[in-house]
Amino acid sequence: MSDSSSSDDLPLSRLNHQTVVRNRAEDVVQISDKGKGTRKKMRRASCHDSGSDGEISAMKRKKMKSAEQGIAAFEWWNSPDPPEGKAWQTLEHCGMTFEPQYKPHGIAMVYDGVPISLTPYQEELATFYAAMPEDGPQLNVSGGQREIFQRNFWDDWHKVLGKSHAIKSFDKCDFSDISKHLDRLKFVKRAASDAEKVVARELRDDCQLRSGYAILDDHLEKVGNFRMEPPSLFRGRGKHPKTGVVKLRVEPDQVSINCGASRPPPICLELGRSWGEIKHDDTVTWLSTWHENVMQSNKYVMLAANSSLKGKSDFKKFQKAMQLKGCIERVRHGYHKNLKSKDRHLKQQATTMWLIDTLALRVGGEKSEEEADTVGCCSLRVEHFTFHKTGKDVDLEFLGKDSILFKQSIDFAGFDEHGQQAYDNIREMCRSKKKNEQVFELIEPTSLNAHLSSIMPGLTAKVFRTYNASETLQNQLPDAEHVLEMRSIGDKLIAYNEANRIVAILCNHQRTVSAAAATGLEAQAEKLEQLKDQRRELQNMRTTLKAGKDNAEAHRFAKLPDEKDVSKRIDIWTEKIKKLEIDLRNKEENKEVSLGTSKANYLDPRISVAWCKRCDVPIEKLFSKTLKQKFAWALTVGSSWRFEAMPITDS
DNA sequence: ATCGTGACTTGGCCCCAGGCAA
DNA sequence: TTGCCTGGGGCCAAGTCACGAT
Repeated sequence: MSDSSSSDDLPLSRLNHQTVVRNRAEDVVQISDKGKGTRKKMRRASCHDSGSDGEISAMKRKKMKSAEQGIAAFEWWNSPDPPEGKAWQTLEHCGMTFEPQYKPHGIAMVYDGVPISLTPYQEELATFYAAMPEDGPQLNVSGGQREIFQRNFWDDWHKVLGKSHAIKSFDKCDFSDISKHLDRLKFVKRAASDAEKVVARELRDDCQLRSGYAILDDHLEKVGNFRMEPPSLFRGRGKHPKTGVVKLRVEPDQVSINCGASRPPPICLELGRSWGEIKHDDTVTWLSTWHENVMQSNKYVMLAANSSLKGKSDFKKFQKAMQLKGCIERVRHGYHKNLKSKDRHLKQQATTMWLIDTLALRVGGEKSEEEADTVGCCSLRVEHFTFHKTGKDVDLEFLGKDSILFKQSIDFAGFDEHGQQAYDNIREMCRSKKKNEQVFELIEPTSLNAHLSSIMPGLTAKVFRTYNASETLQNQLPDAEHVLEMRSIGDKLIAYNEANRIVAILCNHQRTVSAAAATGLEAQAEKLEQLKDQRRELQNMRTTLKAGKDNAEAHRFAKLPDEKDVSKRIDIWTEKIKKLEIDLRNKEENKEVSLGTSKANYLDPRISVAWCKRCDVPIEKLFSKTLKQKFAWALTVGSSWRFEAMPITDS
């Protein structure tokens, strides 16, 4: 077997990657040995060698590195796909890892002024509550979610305490001793010595090496979330009816494993425990699944974003968006015509399509009483629109996905005739309806998507978001001839981010301004003022010097500066001010906009790669390490690649 | 045909490492 | 060296959409 340590300079891509990757898999992940006895021995070894022996830790790091290289070397986009309808042919992995059971800290909570000791489970739940920050999104007093959170927590905790327990009312509970204890733990963790940090990292690496990789169709893949979610209080977003409910601990026997029938299933590493079920379903991509008690939903362990499975589906997504580009005129012409239809259904359908295409709205499926009241296009209600007496200004305001506020004043007069027609339609559809009634009561996501896929196979509402985001980026990015004139990479990045920001605004991707960010911004603004003051002073000095009245400043310098020195200094300051101003403006414009979401999900990476090549910008400036891995399939496109119309190939 | 839900993508928040100015 | 700030990445909630059960 070729020594993997010498692989750094091997042209891996020219080797038979199957062999290379296979060797690596066995070497690194230790899950491929057919003999069970050997497997056990190797596992045991890997559990025990986590000491701080430098050689061993260096070896582990090398193993991990070669695993990553093995993964990177596999060009799935140049390899055959599994048979139609199958996600894989062989699949082998290590299941999930679990946190240790709860260890009581014994800190009493105070009830009505009296310390009360709790059973371990009662204490565990109390500790979940004590860990919630008072000013965080769950408990802060502004949003109206605090009461829901507390009531839900109390309902669950109360049951665990039992009827006859001394604690009878949530209002008299004081968790602050436990909170302080948790703060102390955090402090200790933060203050850990380098040696302690190394040990912690070792443990993480062990875990990653032991359980973080899978072998799919004979190549190595990274697993996404192989750690079981720990129990906690459900942190629903916004005024979620279930926020604060106890999310229960999940044990191995509640987990189903999916793996290839021809390979050994994972061994449950929890002492004396075993998996609930072993399945062999090659039509799905999940490795493990379990049921979550709060929302009653299924959760899955899947491969990481850089895996072949995710990559293929990502690639398909953008090909689909390019197909939409190929027929977007036909699509638009279709709904433009129907905006004036006499058929109410067609008219509503056309109007929702206009909104989805123009404002990049999500489709907006129906939601149950058990979920937060958020909406998308189809579920918009009359109360979300405000019409003004004059003109065609409309305020559209609603809570969308994640209870993020969508708030825009839309001047329909600025749109073409079709936009004006959409305005008339919305206005008319709102008339004679109550505030809380749906504007497009005849349109549901299923029917809308059925209509869309009759226009183009595979077309759904969300393809518009992908298409419009990618198309917008391509159109907004400045031309290479312009960019190449820029002096610094920094300027080029600003240009890219500006285009990125326009997309993020289109998709309403927001982020909250943290307190730290706000004060940082303020400090920077202050600094700018200071620099300007200093420049003013320098300018005054120059005026004084010009006039020959040098005595006034003489005492401040060992050697009196001449006019030239001062002028030079002013230039330096001007440069500093300019730089800071640009930086500040950028930060200001960006502070509430999240660029990451569109970059990771909506923007065809090939647009960015080609732009980088045209503009002489290293791709690392735009894509972080993981993003680069996720988009490995896109990195080889040439500088002239364009997000172009694609012929429709069906399927 | 309708409904429910399984499976997969999208999305904001939080924490921490690491870079940088002071 | 230290404190501060930022970006990356992990985490898990919340969407979308297809498909299977009835």
